[in-house]
Amino acid sequence: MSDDISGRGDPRKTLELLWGRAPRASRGPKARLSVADVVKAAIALVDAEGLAALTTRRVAEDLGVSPMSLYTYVPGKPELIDLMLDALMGEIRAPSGATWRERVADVARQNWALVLRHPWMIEVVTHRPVLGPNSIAKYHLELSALEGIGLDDLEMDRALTLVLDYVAGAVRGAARERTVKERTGMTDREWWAQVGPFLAEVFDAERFPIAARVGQVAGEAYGAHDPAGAFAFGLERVLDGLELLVARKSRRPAS
Amino acid sequence: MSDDISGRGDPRKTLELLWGRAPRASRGPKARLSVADVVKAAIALVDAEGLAALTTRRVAEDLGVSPMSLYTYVPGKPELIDLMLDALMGEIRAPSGATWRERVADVARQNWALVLRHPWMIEVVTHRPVLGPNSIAKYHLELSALEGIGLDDLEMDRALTLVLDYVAGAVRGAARERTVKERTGMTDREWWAQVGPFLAEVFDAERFPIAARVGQVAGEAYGAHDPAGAFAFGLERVLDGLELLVARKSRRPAS
DNA sequence: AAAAACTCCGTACGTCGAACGACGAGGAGC
DNA sequence: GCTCCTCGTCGTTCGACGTACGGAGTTTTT
Repeated sequence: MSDDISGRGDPRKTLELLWGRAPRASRGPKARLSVADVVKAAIALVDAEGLAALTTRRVAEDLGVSPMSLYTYVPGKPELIDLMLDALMGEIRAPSGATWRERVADVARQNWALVLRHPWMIEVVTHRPVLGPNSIAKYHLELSALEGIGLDDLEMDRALTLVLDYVAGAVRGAARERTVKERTGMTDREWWAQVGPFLAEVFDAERFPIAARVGQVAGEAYGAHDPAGAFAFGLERVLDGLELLVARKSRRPAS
Repeated sequence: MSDDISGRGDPRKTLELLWGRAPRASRGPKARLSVADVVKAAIALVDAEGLAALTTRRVAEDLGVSPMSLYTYVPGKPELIDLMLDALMGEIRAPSGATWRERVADVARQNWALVLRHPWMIEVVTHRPVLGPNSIAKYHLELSALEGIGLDDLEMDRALTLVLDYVAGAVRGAARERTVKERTGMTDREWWAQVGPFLAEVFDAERFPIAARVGQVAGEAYGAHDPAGAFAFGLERVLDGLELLVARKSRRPAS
């Protein structure tokens, strides 16, 4: 439990796997599978049934081999998760848009959509950055959205970090909603129906007037939660903040 | 594995525990412990040794009782985690500052510090909001930072969500760094020393010129990573973005 | 004094990641 | 073309986990 952890294995070994530089087998029987096969099966499994379903036994079963055979291809579960993550990074495309603002918004929305396609991605506790080929390509593509608009290299990195951090935070709610609905079969509405009466009984509106007022309005406006709306709102603010920085830089290029 | 999940038990039962409304025992032997004792021990354990160390057996051992005794106080691990989270929410204080901007910055920094004090908080996959007394008090306090500055209730909620989402995303890196250092004993520098040479060998700077340039500059500027600096940068941009919204609202109060 | 309700806990089950070592297939050296 | 060594494959096993079950002991109610 609590060990869906990436970046745990021998860093060197993980990197070799990520870049396909593992020393090849010369002798011995032909391998029935490839590392890519294992990664692909694992991603399919987790997309369909969630991170909790990712077990050595289950992946092996899906591939038609015995559990221990997997250890031939991948040193362990942590390394497998790293490989899965890097594989998914390959889904990010070059940001499109005429202005940098549109391109950065595209970066944000692509990352948002990526996580929604694979909600388990945010559940993984990454201990170290996954330095695989796809991750690096992604970094490159995303930085290109900020190239040539007057920011220096450090600012570009930090601006991108800001956007990605915000997306990561915001998408949690949306991914959670999706996962919960699929996994527990209880919709937000049903949950509130269970919880609401008790909360009303116990909640002291006079102690927390602002929470009571705002919570009520927010709850009524969008049935309990509207992660997509919140993201659209937040992204505009983040972009506004960046725009101010860019404007300031172009006014006084020296500072 | 992958089951550090909050909000999993019977919602009703969890809420009763959170609000201390469980039907009290009248007959039978006196309880040796209280729910609060269990929660406290669990938090101490996890703060010291990480979320992976949170096992029924271990908490029971720390408390000097048998594993199964814990089930007298808490229905199961998911409920325990919810209780732990709500307890920590009590560490948030009323935001201080003369202007709303200072107050919101304080909210952000308090949340940042809270997670750094308990890095495992972000590893927990929350499936539903924890509607405990401390969480609601926290919501109230944080909203108060945005009260009376011209935002309507929906905007207040979304502005707060933006700030908290950003903090949640940004603090990941910092919490990760701390956890990794304590747990694996390998510093970022040592890790890069292991990884760097291989990466240099495999990385194609001509395919990814921007990543190469910016990554190099960013890496040199702060040894590999500077989450605190990135957070300070990002928070200013977020606040700038909010300030623009507030200014727009006060100029045209109707819109 | 008896009954009821509660705390506590020994035992047990199923599941997980992973270690170990036996097996057998097939390329390398002759 | 034969032999040997290398390396995939997998059956078995271990220890740890969450927690279900049911009994023993303790306190309050009747």
